[in-house]
Amino acid sequence: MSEVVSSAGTRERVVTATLELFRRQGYNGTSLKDITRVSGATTGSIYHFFPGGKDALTAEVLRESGHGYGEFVELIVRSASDPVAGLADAFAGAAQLLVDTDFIDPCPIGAVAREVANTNDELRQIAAEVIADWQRRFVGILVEVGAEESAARRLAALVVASIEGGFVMARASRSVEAFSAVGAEVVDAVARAVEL
Amino acid sequence: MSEVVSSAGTRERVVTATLELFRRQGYNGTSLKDITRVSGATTGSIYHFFPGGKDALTAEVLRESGHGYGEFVELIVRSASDPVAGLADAFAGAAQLLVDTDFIDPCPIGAVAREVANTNDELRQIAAEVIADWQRRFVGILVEVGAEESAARRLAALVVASIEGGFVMARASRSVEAFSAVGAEVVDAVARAVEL
DNA sequence: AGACTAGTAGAACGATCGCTCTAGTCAAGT
DNA sequence: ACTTGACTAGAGCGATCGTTCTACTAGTCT
Repeated sequence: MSEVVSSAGTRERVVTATLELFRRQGYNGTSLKDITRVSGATTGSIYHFFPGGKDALTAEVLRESGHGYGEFVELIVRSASDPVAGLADAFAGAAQLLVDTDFIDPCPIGAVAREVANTNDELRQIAAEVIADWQRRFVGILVEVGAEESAARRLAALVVASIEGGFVMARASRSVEAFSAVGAEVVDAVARAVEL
Repeated sequence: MSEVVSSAGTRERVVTATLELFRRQGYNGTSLKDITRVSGATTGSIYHFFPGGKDALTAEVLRESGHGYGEFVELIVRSASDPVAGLADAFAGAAQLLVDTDFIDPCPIGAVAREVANTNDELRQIAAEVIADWQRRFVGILVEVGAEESAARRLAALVVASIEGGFVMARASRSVEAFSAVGAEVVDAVARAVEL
C-alpha cells in the first residue's frame, strides 16, 4: 500500500483552490501565485501535475466541477416529490448559497466561459460541453414526466440561462431579490408546460 | 469655436476601444496597452482623460454603454406593435448580432460585472445600477400595457437574466440555438402574463 | 546498497502589468 | 510676443505575470 495521501492530496488541493479562486476573481484575475498561496502547493508541484500549465489546470477544473454541479443539481431536482418542486428547491438552495458565501459566484464554469470564449477555444469548448450536459440532464427529467422532447429542450435552455443570468444579477446587486424572482417565473413556466 | 474634434475624438475612441476589448476579452483580460493599440491613443492621453486609471475608464465605459444599451433595447421593444412582439424583435436582433460578430459578447456590462463583483466594489455598484435601470425600463413598459407592478418586476428580472444567461450559452457553444430557445420561452411567458 | 521515480521547493527568466513622469506640440487669450 | 492650458508622446518605474529550471527529499524497486 503506497502513501498516496500526500500527492493525491496536493493535486486535489490545487484543483479546489483554483475553483475557489475562479469563483471570486475569474480566470484572468487568478494568478498561479494566488493558487500556490491558497492551495499550499508550490509552483513545481502545480507543473508536475499539470505540465500544460494554467490552461491545463483550468480545463481540469472546468471538467471536474462542471460534472459535479450537474450531478448535484440533478440530485436536488430529483429528490423532491416532482421536478417542478425540485427546481424550486434548486433555486432556493442557490439563493441561500449566494447569501451564505457573500455572493461569491456559484458557477465558475459560466464565469470562465464568458471570459475566455473569444480567446481560448479549448476552454470554450470544454465549457460548452459542460453546459450542454446540464441542459441534457434537465431535458431527461422533463421528458420523464411527459414533456415533449423539443419543448423540453427549450425549457431546459431557459432554466440554464435563467440561472446563469440570475447569478450575474445577484452578484452585481448583492441581493437575491432578482434571482428569486427569476426562479419563481421559471418554475411557473416549467409547471405550466409540464402540467399540460 | 474651439477645435474640439481632436481631444473629444480621442476620449471617445478610448472609450469605444475599451468597450470593444471588454466584449472580446473581459476586464482582467484587457490591458492598457491593448487599449492604446486599438484606440490609437497613448498612455499619456488615457491618463489625461482618466486620471483614475483603468478603473475610472472602466466606470465610464460601464455607465455610458449601459445607458446606451438600455435606450436602444427600449427603443426596439417600443417600436413594435406591442411589447411582446417588441421583445421577440429584441431577441432576434441580439441573435443576429451574435452571429454577425463571431459571438463577441453583446453585453460587456454583464461580463465585467460577473468578473469584478467580488474584487471591485465601485465597479460592481455601477454595474448593479445599470442592470437595475434596464429592469426598471422593462417594468415601465409592462405596466403601461396593464401588468401589475409586482408581476412586472418579476417578469423584467426574468427578461434580463435570460438575456444575460443566454449570452453565456451562445458564446460557449458558438451557436444561437439555445439563446433563441430561451427567447421563445421568455416571450411566451411575457405574453401569457400580459394577456391575462 | 544503489538506482529509480514521484513529488517538492523556490530562484530566476523574459514579458507584461498598471501607472508615473517629464518633455513636447499646438491653439487660444492677453 | 508671450503665457497658459489642453493634449500628446513615450520612456521608464516597481510589481507581477506564466513558465522553466535545477536542486532536493523520500519512498520503491532490484
